[in-house]
Amino acid sequence: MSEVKLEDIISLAKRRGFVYQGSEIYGGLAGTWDYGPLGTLLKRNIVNEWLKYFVDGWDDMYQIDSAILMNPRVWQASGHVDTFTDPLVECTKCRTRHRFDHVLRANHILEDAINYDEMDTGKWGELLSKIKCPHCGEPGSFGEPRKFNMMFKTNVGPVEDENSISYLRPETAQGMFTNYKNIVDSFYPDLPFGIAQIGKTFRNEISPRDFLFRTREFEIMEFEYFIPENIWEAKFEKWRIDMHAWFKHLGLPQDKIKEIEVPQNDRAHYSKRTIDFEYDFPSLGFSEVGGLAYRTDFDLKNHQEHSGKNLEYRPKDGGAPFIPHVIEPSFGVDRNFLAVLSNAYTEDKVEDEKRTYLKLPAHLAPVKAAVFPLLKNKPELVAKAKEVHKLLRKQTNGRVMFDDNGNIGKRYRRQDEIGTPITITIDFQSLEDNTVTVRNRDTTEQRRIKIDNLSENVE
RNA sequence: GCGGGUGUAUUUCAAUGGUAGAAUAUGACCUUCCCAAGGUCGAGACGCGGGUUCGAUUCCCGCCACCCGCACCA
Repeated sequence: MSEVKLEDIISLAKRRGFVYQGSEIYGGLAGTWDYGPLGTLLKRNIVNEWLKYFVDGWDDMYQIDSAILMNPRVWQASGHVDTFTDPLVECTKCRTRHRFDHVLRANHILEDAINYDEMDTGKWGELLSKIKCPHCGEPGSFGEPRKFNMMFKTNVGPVEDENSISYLRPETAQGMFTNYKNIVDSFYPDLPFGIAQIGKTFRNEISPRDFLFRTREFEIMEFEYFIPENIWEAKFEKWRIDMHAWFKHLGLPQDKIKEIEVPQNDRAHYSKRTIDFEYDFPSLGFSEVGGLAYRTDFDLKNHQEHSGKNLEYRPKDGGAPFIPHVIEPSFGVDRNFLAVLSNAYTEDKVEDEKRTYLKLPAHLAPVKAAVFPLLKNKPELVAKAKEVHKLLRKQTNGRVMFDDNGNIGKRYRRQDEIGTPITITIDFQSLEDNTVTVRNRDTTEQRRIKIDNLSENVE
C-alpha cells in the first residue's frame, strides 16, 4: 500500500462533498475553504462531541458566543495591536525577513530610535545603511521596513477613518475575558470555573498552506479556565491529560499525537507555559492541532487597567480579592477535522482492486447508515427498503441514506468513501422473515439481523 | 512575501496553432440473488484577462489558485 498523501484526501474531500475550495468558480481566494454537506456534518459532530466532552454537564463551565467585531481597545489591551504593528524588513541579499525591532536590537540600536509614524516616508535610508542582516551579515542590505498586521482591519460605521477602525478577532479568547465580569455577576461561580467558546477567527497569514491546515479564516474551540494562581501547575497537568483523552475520543491513535513543550522565546506574549499538541498528518508530518497555555493573569490584568473596571475575584469566604489566573486549552476545529479525516482515510487492496474508505468512528460519521434494495428492478425489494429507510430516519435524525443505483458493490464503495459505518441490504429473505444483512464498513463482513433489532446496530 | 512547478469534465489523466479524448464519477432505461459486472442513451472541461496570429486550450505577458522548497505562524 502506497503512502497516503494530503492531495488524496483533498481529492476525496472534494469529490464526495466534504470540502470545496472557497469562491471556487471565481478562481478561489487563498486561504479559504468551504465545507460541503458531509464536511459540515462531520465538523458539526466534532464540535458537538467537544461540547459534550468539555462543557455540557460540567457545573463549572459556561459557554458563550461573543461578537467577532470588538471594540479596538480590546486588542490594545490584549497586546495584539502592539505585537502586530512591528514592521518587518527583508534582506535583499539572503532573502530572509526579520522583525525590524529585532534587527535593531541585534545591531545595538535603541528601540527609541523607532518612530513608527515615520513609516513609509523614506526617512529610514541612513539608519538602514548602517545595520547588518543578522542572518547573512550583509550590511545595508535591507529594504524599507513595512508594516505587517496579521489582524484583518475593517471600518465600523459609515465613516472610514482612524476612529472607525476595528478588527476581525484573531482569537476567541478575548471575548471570554471581556465577558468574565458578566459571567461572575450573573452566576457567582466559585473558582475555578471556565468560560468556553467556539467560533470563527481571522488571521491574515502571509502564506496560507496545506489545505485546511493554515487558512485565513478558521474556527477555534477553546476555553479559559480561571483559577487562583497557586494551583496552576496542578490544573495545567489536569488539562494536559484531558486533552490527550479528547484526541483519543476523536479516534486518533496515541502514537500519532505528540506533545511539544514550547520554549520561552517561541511562546506567545501572554504565556508562561505552553504545550502544543501535534498530530502526524500525511504529507505535513507532526503539526499542531491544539495547544495548552498558561496565560497567567496577563489578560484580565490588562483589561482591568485599560477598561478601568474592577476585574478582581472576591472569594466568598471573605479572603482578599485577586485577579484570577488562566489556563487555556485550545483546539483548531478545522485542524481537528483534518486530523480525523486523515486518520480515517484508508486504502486497502482487495484482489488487485483498491478499496478506499473512511474509517470514521461511528459517533463522528456524517451518515450513520445506508439502506439498499438488493435489486432495483424488483419493486417488492425497493418498497421494503424504503420502509426500513424511513424507520431509520427517525433514529438517526435523518442521517441515513437510501441508494438503489447501479449494482450493490458500487453502492457499498460509495458509502465506504464517505465513512458510513454500516450498510443494510434488503434481499428476498427479508420479504419472508423480516431480516436484513448488515455490512460492516471496515471488515466488509455481513450479519443477518432482524429489522426489529436494527436500532441496536445503528449509531 | 521570495524561488521553482502546475492549472483540460466530479476526480485522475491524454492530445492538439484549425475550439478537445479516455478512465472514473454522474443522470435515465435495461440487466443483475451481495462487494466498482455488462448494454443503450444523456449531460459534463481547456482558471481569469490581455497580446501575437487569418485562427490560441496550445506560444508570450499579467493576474488568480494550488503544489514543492524558504521565510512567516505574534
